[in-house]
Amino acid sequence: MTIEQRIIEAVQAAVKQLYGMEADSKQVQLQKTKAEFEGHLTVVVFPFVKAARKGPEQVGQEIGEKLTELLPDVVSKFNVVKGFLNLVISDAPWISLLNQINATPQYGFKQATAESPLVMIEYSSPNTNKPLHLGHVRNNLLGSALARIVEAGGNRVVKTNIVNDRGIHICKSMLAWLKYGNGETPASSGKKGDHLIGDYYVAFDKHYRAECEALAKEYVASGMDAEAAKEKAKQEAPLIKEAHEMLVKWEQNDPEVRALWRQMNEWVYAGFDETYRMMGVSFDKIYYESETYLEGKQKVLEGLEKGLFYRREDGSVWADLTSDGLDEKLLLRSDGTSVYMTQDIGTAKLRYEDYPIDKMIYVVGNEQNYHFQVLSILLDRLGFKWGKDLVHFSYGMVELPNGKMKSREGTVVDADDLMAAMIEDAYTASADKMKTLDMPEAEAREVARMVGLGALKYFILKVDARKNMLFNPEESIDFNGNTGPFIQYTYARIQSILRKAADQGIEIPEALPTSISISEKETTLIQKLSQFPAAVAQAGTDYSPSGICNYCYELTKEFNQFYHDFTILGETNSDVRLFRLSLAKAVAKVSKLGMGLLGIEMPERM
RNA sequence: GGUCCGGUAGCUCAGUUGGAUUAGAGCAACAGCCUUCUAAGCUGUGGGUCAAGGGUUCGAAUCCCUUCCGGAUCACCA
Repeated sequence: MTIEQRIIEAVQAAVKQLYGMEADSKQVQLQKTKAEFEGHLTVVVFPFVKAARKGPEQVGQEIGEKLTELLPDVVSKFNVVKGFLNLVISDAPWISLLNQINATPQYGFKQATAESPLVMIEYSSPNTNKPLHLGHVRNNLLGSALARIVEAGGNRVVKTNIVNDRGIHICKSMLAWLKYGNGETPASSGKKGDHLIGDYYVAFDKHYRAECEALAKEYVASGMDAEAAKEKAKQEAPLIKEAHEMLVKWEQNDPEVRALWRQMNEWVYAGFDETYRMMGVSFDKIYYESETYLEGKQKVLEGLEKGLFYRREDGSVWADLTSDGLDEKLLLRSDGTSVYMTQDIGTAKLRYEDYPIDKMIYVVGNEQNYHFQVLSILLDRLGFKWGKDLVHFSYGMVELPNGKMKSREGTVVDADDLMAAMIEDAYTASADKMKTLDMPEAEAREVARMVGLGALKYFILKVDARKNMLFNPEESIDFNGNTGPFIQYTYARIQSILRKAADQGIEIPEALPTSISISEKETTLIQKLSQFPAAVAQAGTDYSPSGICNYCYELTKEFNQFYHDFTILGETNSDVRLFRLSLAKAVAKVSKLGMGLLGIEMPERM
């Protein structure tokens, strides 16, 4: 039982004895004491004032006295300021807490059992016509961090990816490749497959736009209104018509089109795999829309039979959501083909057949909030038990200083380029340092990789996911202040101390004796460490990787202040030295666990 | 227009289920600290009407209402 729990129970007992009040654990508000006041933990007494029919000061005094009586080994002193009862905790409980932290391998994590809820997390979900960009990076990092956090909360987790491998956009790339490609392959060009295909997607758009302009001019010359001419040109351009024809052929299983499609997708997947590996992202199960897009239709027709949906005169199928305060939503086109929503229903069906899911989390951008609101209602109506409370983990866009990223305008930040640039920056920034550490080149490269990616990951994850965030590529990401490298660096310094201690033959015992007397700053640090499980649990229920970032930063900052004021190896009292080593070890351990949840690796030296 | 989400320091962002006379970090600016376990660090200074107004109460950046600003969405696109 933690110190907090013991105090909460004691407060409950105290108010019962003193005022006959049955306080539930939520009424006992226990918080960290502000720095200006003496004490570690503070009980807010206002909730008990009414039952006591006394002033807050007196109530605080009475509860405080009772607590020293009930928990003599924990509460050594107390003081009351206004309605706040500040408790001073004695040293021994802190030390045994530290022992416990060091003795627990995955401190703060809950272990899943066969009965734990099965949570499926969908993220990444790329299109196969272009390489991943910064927006995808945010998606992937959030999704994989979330998966680890939810897992640490004691759930079973399945990470899944739905690849959008069909549709008009892929046909555009294919067509451009046929027309302008001269048989170029990743091997012959030396380009990554996804970049190669992306280039042809851009080429298509370039030629298509040229056609549109020329056509529009013709229409205008023949007396058409400028706007109307533009619209008509967009549809009549030969290239787009060809692309549509290709899509039809694809759907008809035309062997040539399918072969080309498979070939190009393979190239793209090889490229994606490389990007995923660099990002440290992986999946347990990948679904392809080409395999799932027909599935939803059946489910929709089933719903139609049950009277959940209705058919219009033209043959299209709709869901009426007006009773839920929403609009009517198209589910099947008049020609019987699926729309996006239908596909998501189909994917849901397949997933449910593959796994007994208890909860589904979709990591998808906030531009699709409405879509998921609708999907949730539809899945619920169709009888999926997790439909109603599916989670759309909705995240904001990444904006650039001059506005949004637009692939057409060439204002995208490419994921591969970005990661490479971060690693390169980290390398140049640390070159001098590595020399003084006598680090071999291979290790320096490895450290630069961890630090560069750590900076990027932390930078993206520390922002509240649902907010839009600004990314300035020119200023790039710095390595000072509230950053990943700051936390990595502190970790590396602690490792260095631990190595030196080992060199000096100092052995840190498994458990320290609880008789050591420790200082205020040290208890603060232990207190911070003890909040890690709560931070993990909170991040799990709030779906908030940024909460972990904040925790890791605060812990690291507090350690740095401690590190500045106290010597560890230089301490002459050997008991105190062991205690501080043990404390540093725990800080390193917890920050590594926390950063691990974010997918950030910790170098042993840097 | 309907719905949803944001608005906190010059900039990027924190701020736990409402809590403490003084709302926090980092960056940028300025001033210090490497003879001391790694200076990617530490200390200090300046910088705020928490968009605006009203309400709820012992107590509001936090909850409720109104207004203003920004974004997303409301397709037989995905």
